[in-house]
Amino acid sequence: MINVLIMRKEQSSNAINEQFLFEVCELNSAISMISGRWKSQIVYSISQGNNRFHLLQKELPNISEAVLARQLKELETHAILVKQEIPNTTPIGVAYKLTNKGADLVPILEQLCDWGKAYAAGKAITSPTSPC
Amino acid sequence: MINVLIMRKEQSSNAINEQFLFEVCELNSAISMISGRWKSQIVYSISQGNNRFHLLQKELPNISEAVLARQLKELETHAILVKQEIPNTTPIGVAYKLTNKGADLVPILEQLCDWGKAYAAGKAITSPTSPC
DNA sequence: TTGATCACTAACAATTTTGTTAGTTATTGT
DNA sequence: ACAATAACTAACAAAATTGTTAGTGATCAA
Repeated sequence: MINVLIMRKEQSSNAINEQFLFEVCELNSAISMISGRWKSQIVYSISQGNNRFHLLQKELPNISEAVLARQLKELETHAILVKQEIPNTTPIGVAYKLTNKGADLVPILEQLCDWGKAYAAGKAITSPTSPC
Repeated sequence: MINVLIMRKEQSSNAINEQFLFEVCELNSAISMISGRWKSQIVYSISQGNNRFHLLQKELPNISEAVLARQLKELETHAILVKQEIPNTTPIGVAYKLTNKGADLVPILEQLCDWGKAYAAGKAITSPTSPC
């Protein structure tokens, strides 16, 4: 009886529809990997050399540590980045490194950025040249 | 007093952070435009000629009418598509058409699709060739 | 006249995502 | 002895997204 209830939750319409879309096309799983709050900005920041937890916090001053850790873990789960402990550091340092998968994503994000800029409603705060 | 409460809701941390990211880089607004459930699949389907409400329903059998209508309206709000009434049809037919902005998005979605396929964990259900 | 199609909308409920708070471990600097 | 830094985790609350239900109006076909 309890299992029935649990299965309900694991098989909510929401989850079923997500799965359906994943099976329709990899496009949908690709988008779900990058669409969390902060996620693409984290990937882009790491690609620019901000590969430490505290460097990312500096880049994204409004993010809380718990949220940053969670987003990083999800990116790791999707094999977009890996964690590497930096030896001989106290406290132990951790460097985040994009995988090949993550690195291949960056130029696509740059294109999305350009697309966004090309059709931005109003004032672009950043410069009109390509990189974010 | 009531306004104070409303302002609270309009300025939730969530909304503030979203706005912050929009100002950091257009990448973030671009991703927010395409990251709703069904959205990129709808854009892709329209680009393939499924430009009517009922054709999209056929393509996406699990979507409810209310949800489809909502996603279409959001895509319209972001100027990715426009609605066109088809004259001399009963009941009145509506065609969805990608704007230039929407059409420019399609090749980027195809690249995301390819990226997803290239690094898919396991079995690809669709063929390995490019279009979804 | 009953049912079907087309293209929706509004109100509400379920689910998921995001943010907050309060911890942890280990070390260095004052 | 005390605060600071680095890099987290768990539990919970707030907010946003997604899904459900029940409607709308106009027209045609049986």
